[in-house]
Amino acid sequence: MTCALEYAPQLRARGYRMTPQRMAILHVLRHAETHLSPAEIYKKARLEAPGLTEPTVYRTLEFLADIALVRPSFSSSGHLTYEMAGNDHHHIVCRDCGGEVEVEHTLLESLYRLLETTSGYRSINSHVTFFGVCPNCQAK
Amino acid sequence: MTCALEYAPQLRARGYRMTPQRMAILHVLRHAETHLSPAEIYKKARLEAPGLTEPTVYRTLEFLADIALVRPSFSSSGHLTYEMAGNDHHHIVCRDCGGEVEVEHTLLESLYRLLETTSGYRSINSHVTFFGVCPNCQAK
DNA sequence: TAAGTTGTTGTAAAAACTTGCAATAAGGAT
DNA sequence: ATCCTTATTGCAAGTTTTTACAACAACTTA
Repeated sequence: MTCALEYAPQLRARGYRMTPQRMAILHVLRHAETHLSPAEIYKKARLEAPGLTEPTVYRTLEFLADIALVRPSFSSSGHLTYEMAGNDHHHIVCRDCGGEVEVEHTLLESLYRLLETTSGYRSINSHVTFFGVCPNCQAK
Repeated sequence: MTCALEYAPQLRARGYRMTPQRMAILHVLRHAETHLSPAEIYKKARLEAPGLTEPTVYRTLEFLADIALVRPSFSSSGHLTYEMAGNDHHHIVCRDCGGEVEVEHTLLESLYRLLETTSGYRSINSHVTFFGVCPNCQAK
């Protein structure tokens, strides 16, 4: 749980505060294999920070996403899930079975630059979830 | 409203049915300038199909998306919105003001082929919403 | 044109998510 | 150490989205 302490300076430098609730949520995400739904995060983080409430989880996740410490991504059902930022990658989710693979960000890099050029928008760096049919389900 | 009747054969051919509720929802989407939230669709479609309920709107939209008649996309707040399929394009949404522009699908075409090659997934053709900062908000 | 099959809908209730606001507590200043 | 400011939380209530299931009605067949 102390591992989350290393984020405290980052928060303070930007005028925010480190709290037990944020520690717990960061800790859960740090040790998650994959992205988690708010409900899953709530369930786990509550063990580390008793008294934690659901609204706080939702607000904290949105906050952490705003300051780019965590990254939101969409599940195949359209719901938001979260994972730690860094190790930038994207997902391809199977429309049939829901299985997913990661896509290296480098594959999208040139597209992002192209989009910036053609649209005038800057800092395009969002996580993207693509949908397709995986090799297994193609066989059926 | 009769314009929605042209979808009836498509539905029947696949074992589904055309209903007043589906007519109303398709009609609303056909005449929408942009993508709409389930709540907006409910509000408008209810005028054409009295008795229409919210669960039906949600189910119908999911159904229409499944059979690729309409296309889901994510608003900047992470909520699902819907629009008629066809005229394939993607969106870039401004993280600050929420303003958005369309991106032609042709810009993504080669990326999609590349993803299919590297991942083994097929039929990757999902709508994608990118997030960035628009020219206006860059000025601030 | 009537009857049967089964895809669809409405109802009711639950689950997921959001909002406003007063109370709390993190971290800078004294 | 203690006080102050204000970011952050919990509470309570609201809104949105989902689910289960019985009733219904669209289409097929005869």
